[in-house]
Amino acid sequence: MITLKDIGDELGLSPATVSRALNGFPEVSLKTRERVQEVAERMGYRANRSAQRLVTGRSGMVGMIVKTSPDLRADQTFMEVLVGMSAALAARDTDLVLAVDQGHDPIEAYRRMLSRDMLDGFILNAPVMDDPRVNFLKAEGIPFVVHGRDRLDADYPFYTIDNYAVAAESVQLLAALGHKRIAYLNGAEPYSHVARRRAGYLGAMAAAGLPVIDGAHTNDAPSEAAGYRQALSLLAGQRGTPPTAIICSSTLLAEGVMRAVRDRGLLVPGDLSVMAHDDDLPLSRAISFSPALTVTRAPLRDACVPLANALVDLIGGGNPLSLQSLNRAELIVRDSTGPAPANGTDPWP
Amino acid sequence: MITLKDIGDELGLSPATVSRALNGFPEVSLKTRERVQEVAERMGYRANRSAQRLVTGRSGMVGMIVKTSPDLRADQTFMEVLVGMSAALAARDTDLVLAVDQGHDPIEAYRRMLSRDMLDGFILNAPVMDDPRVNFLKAEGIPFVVHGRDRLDADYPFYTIDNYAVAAESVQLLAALGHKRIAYLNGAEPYSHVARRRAGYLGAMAAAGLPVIDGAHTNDAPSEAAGYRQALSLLAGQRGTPPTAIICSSTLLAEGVMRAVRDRGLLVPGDLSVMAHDDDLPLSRAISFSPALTVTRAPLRDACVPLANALVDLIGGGNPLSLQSLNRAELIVRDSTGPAPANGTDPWP
DNA sequence: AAATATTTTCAAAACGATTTAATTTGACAT
DNA sequence: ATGTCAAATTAAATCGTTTTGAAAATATTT
Repeated sequence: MITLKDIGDELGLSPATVSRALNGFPEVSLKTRERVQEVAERMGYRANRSAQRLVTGRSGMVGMIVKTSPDLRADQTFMEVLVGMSAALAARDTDLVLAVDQGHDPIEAYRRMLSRDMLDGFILNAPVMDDPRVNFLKAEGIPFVVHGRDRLDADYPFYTIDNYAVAAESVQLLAALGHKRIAYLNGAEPYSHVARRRAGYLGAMAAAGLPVIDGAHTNDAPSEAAGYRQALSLLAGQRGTPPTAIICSSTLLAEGVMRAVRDRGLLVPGDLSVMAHDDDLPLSRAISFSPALTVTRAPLRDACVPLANALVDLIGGGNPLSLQSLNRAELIVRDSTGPAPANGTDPWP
Repeated sequence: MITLKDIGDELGLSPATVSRALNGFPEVSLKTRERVQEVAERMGYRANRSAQRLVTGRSGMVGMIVKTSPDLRADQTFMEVLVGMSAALAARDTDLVLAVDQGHDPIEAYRRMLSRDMLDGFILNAPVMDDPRVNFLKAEGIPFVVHGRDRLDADYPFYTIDNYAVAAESVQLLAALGHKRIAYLNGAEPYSHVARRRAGYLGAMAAAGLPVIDGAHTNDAPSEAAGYRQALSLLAGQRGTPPTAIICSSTLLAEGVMRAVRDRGLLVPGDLSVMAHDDDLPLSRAISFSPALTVTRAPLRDACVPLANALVDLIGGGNPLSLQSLNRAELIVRDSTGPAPANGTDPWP
């Protein structure tokens, strides 16, 4: 292992100067800096992280906690974010340590992880409204960033898409096509993005002068089976006149909807328009639906680099408010949406 | 932060003695040890990992690298192992650092991770035959354990199930029920467990005196779609007389097989026996198939604790050969297997 | 050329744990 | 009492980096 002293000996310099030269301190002369950098490069110097951490009091590690619920969603979306974050953090010389929350108390895992390791910060994902983890970490003064947003007036760094707009724009597109009975298959209740989409759906329906009946908005863990079940029930008229358009909160739900449509011998978009929000996960590709799925698209992995940078900057003393990022999903019109059928021009009673 | 010195001051002892007392060295008196432990507990002492690491030269971290292939399998099985390993390693005071391999060269990610961090070891998963990562880490003298086994005469610590037996026992069960035409839907080619299962299938078929035709053994990434496609082709007789039994390398494939069976209006197990190997992942539950699926079962997560312990022990100087674990999957006969139908008593020509 | 700023460099302390070598304490035999 | 041996404890060095306060080298002003 090459140390600062080794480099210093080679050049007749003290470790202190070498350290400053490599860390870009201003008080070292350009000539010396270049010599030091050249030798460090040549000798293959790598700073000993443990020594750095000991003296700076930072661990260079941030934590992320998996909630091992039976909820399928975690597996797919969490993995995507986890992998992306890991790569993005590595680029900022930060390690991602993974822990598992197998309990009921969401705070417990954070407590344990903080006392066991010395972590510089956390990445939170899938926040619920007024998330207790946010409250805890704020109270403790631990840096954290959130993938999503647990309250509208968040004062912490986050990366999220405008979920109100995600739902509202979908409704607007369909309304412009003449649809009056539009159903919304949403995600599971507790998550904050689900509530935002619900608000967006209801808001846009109201703005378009369209009533909404009970059962036109549903909450389920995103699975093919749930999409199938809900669509079948809707299309069978079990909740009033069937809708002429169904918006899905995820492409997984849309897969189920498509199967229900086939089972009932209907045509998309002739009899029913279908659209979805697309996280662009590798498993379920909107473009390979037949017909290709109209979506609001916002790849989950887009969040990783901004979030990683925000967290490292925050730990370095950055201003939380300047590290917030609210993004719009892209509306991609494909072949699963079309004009409302003749029988679809009446709104729900 | 509470340090050794704080505890020493409280008791009128030197940090050295406190360190020894807490680390269970024999030369400290019982009375002192108890006093120290009591005070450490009371003050909530936690050793500073950075300081420990600096002086011991160990980082207390091990690495695991995700290969981000378009292969779906990674997402599901990797996540399961990752989460389990993380918990099991935490119990041994070791952190799991995640990295991503987005390149073509499997070694590159390990090189980068080694030079960037100081890692004490690695966990390898999903080995291919004569895996280059194994060769690399062996040559470098870096401790590692493998989930799986890339060669039969492995001299490193591993945890694997007997994949030859997994396939062979399935064949034996079906052969005992009178089946003569048994197909095997295997996983994707490069993985070593796939090769072992292939050998087990062919070996057991030969031992039972049953011929195997081209197309009765297939290789696919485990997905519902692949199972459907292969089963449909087999049952349509496109590869000779249809089999009376199909063994699947995963429950995902079995889901596809079941769909193909339904589409063709066949009955399980009346017309066709179906069985699978069950990793016991949360997504696809063999028991909720209808009929409930006969399987060889070996929960993936069972590997985590043994692997974590093996790696920590290996790093601590343990003998690799004594840290190997070869396990048998459990054969669980449910309702998807039955006697061969009348037309199934003839083997393939 | 002397006095004063300004750069640039260095020696030493710090971080908190482990470990080596040395010292104290206590028990026991002489 | 004295000496011997073992047991228990400690002082000090160590790991490799950062950082403080001081010193040396160089540049600028008088």
